[in-house]
Amino acid sequence: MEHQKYHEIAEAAVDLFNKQGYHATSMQDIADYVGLQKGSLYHYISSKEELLERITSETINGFVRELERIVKRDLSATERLEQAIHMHFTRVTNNIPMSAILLRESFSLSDDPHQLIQNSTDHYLDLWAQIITHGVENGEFKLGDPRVTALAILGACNWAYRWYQDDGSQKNTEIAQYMIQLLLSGILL
Amino acid sequence: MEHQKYHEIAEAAVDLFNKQGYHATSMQDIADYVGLQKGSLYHYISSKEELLERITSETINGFVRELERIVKRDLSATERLEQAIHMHFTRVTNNIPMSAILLRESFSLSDDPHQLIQNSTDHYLDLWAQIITHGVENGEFKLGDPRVTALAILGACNWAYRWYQDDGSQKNTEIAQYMIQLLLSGILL
Amino acid sequence: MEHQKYHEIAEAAVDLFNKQGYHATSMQDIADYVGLQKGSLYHYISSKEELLERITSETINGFVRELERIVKRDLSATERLEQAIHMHFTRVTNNIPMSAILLRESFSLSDDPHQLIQNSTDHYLDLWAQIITHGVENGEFKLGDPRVTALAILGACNWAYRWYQDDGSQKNTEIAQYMIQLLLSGILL
Amino acid sequence: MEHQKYHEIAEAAVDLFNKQGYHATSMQDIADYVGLQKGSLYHYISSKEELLERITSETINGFVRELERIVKRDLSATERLEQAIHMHFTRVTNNIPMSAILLRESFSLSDDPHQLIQNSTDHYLDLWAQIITHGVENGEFKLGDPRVTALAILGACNWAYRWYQDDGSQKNTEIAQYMIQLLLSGILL
DNA sequence: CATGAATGAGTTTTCATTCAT
DNA sequence: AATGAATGAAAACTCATTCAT
Repeated sequence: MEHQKYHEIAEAAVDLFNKQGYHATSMQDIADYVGLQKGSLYHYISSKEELLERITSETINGFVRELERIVKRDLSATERLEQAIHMHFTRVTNNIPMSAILLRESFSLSDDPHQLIQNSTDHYLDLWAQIITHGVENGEFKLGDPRVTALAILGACNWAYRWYQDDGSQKNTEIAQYMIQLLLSGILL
Repeated sequence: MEHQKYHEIAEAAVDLFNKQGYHATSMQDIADYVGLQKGSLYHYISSKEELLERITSETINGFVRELERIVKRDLSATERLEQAIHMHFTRVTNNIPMSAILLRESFSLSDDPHQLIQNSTDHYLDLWAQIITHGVENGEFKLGDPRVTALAILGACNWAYRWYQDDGSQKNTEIAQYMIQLLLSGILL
Repeated sequence: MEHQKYHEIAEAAVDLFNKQGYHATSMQDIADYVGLQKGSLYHYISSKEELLERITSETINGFVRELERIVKRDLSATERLEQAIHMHFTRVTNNIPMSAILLRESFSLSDDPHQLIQNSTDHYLDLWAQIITHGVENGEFKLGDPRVTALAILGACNWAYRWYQDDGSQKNTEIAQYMIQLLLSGILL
Repeated sequence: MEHQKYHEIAEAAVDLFNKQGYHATSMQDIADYVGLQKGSLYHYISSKEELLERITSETINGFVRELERIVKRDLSATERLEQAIHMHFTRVTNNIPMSAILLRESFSLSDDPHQLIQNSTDHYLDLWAQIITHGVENGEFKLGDPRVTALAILGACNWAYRWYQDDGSQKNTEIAQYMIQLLLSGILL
């Protein structure tokens, strides 16, 4: 589990699932990547799906953890939302492969693990909606459906997994600032 | 091509690719759906991939066509952007299955057809960026990277394929108005 | 199902499962036997286990059917038991491969199909026990546990799948007569 | 061989081969059972098949040894046959797992070890047939094919591995007595 | 047009066994 | 003695596609 080789395999899976997609990646591909026979992979994992499960749950849990940290801080709703947008955007763009897998492949999971991811995702959205709801109640934010607002922000940020490239021309933290300005304007009273 | 049966097959593919994903949908599934034998499908299509090609290209071309129509109108940049957002959001939400396939499955295409979709997508993004660039030049919009701005808007709207449900509680045209307000505020001078 | 090729496959399976055992027989073996690719077998069957299910249930059902026919006849208990022994012994020895599979391999079935076979087997044993019980009540047979008596008779006959060879030296009908004499003596009053 | 651990492994194999069958039992299952790693098993045994060889040969040899002891005693044929039936039935029912493996799995052995078991089994059957032949020559038993007679008795007793349960309701020694009465009646003059 | 038989390459997974440590 | 990593062959099954009828 915490085995060195497990991490190599998981990294291979992240790279390949990101580039080719979960279904288009074979265990043979992963084995070749790490230099093992495909049968040997099963010393470290119990199934291909387990790899997807771990990658997606680790990724969504990372987002949840960070947002919970932000929510706990003593901040205005505006500051919270700024930090949340910054965190979400940089987290997506700092780890595009894992984000891509979460966003694109988690629906390939079978029912039970899919539900777990769904639950975390729902919880994550709730946290966003709470921040916005507080801001509305505070008089910091305009009235509006908090869930839709949160989804608009998340969509704007998530999409970056498809276009952001860290080629030095634009740092993701700078773009994150731009996103904050762009998205907060429509919300602030 | 224009054969009635072809359309039935394409509709089946849209429904199934949307629900199960491209790779998880077998030709047998499609055949069952339309009440033919697997082999008979090949009278109407030449391959499974061709179905995905057609669905995705038709979908992206629809977006391009509509946006070109908007661009041709004699409008202010602000009006254009409003119409573009409205069109894009309602188009995604009016046809979630096809949008989902375009957004989630087009990378399963092999190189050549994938490039065609990519070209249309690039062109679509260019049109958005042009609208924004004009607005900046006009003095209607704030300064900012037009491409990033367009991508933020598109991301916010695209994401709706994952959450919008036409259950009568909220019309997509109303949400589109909300999106316009939300997203334009950060852009308008 | 009633397809000609299905029967060829089932016959191959009977021969191979009998000779090599269920687990030691691969789908490749069956495919070679009938001259198909292994993938092609799945046009006719849905799984290897289905073959075992069909073979075993068909076999046990044959025994049950014949015994029910005997039970329905207007006979003394002694005559019934004679006919039952004759039927069972000749049926085993007339179709040793299927009997061997029923007797040796049915425990390789997974839970649900195994239970179906078990139910039929239990029913078959009940019918035997009923015959014997009637004989005891009639005063035709000695007192004794009818179930154990039935199991002793069945064991004596079943075992023939391991030793009987139809090499012309001894007809199975003659041995059946001998079995009747041997086994009835201990039962008759 | 005589190592304590070897016996643990052999006992595990007996239990697992009995419950799941030889082919359905993996070396991993056995290793888990005894609390070793798979690889460590090979310090005590040289192959999975060797385990089956030992279990089956030990089992058949036990039957042979006991029957030879009976044959050596100075007894009438009738007494000998009574003791043989008693011994065989109680031996099967006292050790159902090993009997089950002998009766059900020995044909999974490859040619050479299978032949060894077969030879012992043939010898065992010969001993039975000799007892019966002597009884016929003595005038104790009716005329009849001694081999078939022996096989009928053995079948009746062997089958008990499938149905006998030591739940206290019926002692196997009592059932053995019943078997003697049942099976001898047809033989005695 | 439609069928359905057949292919053959591919999939994930299992497993007895070996061997360096 | 024991481990556990690694193998490599084999397993059951899937599937897009072809084609004779």
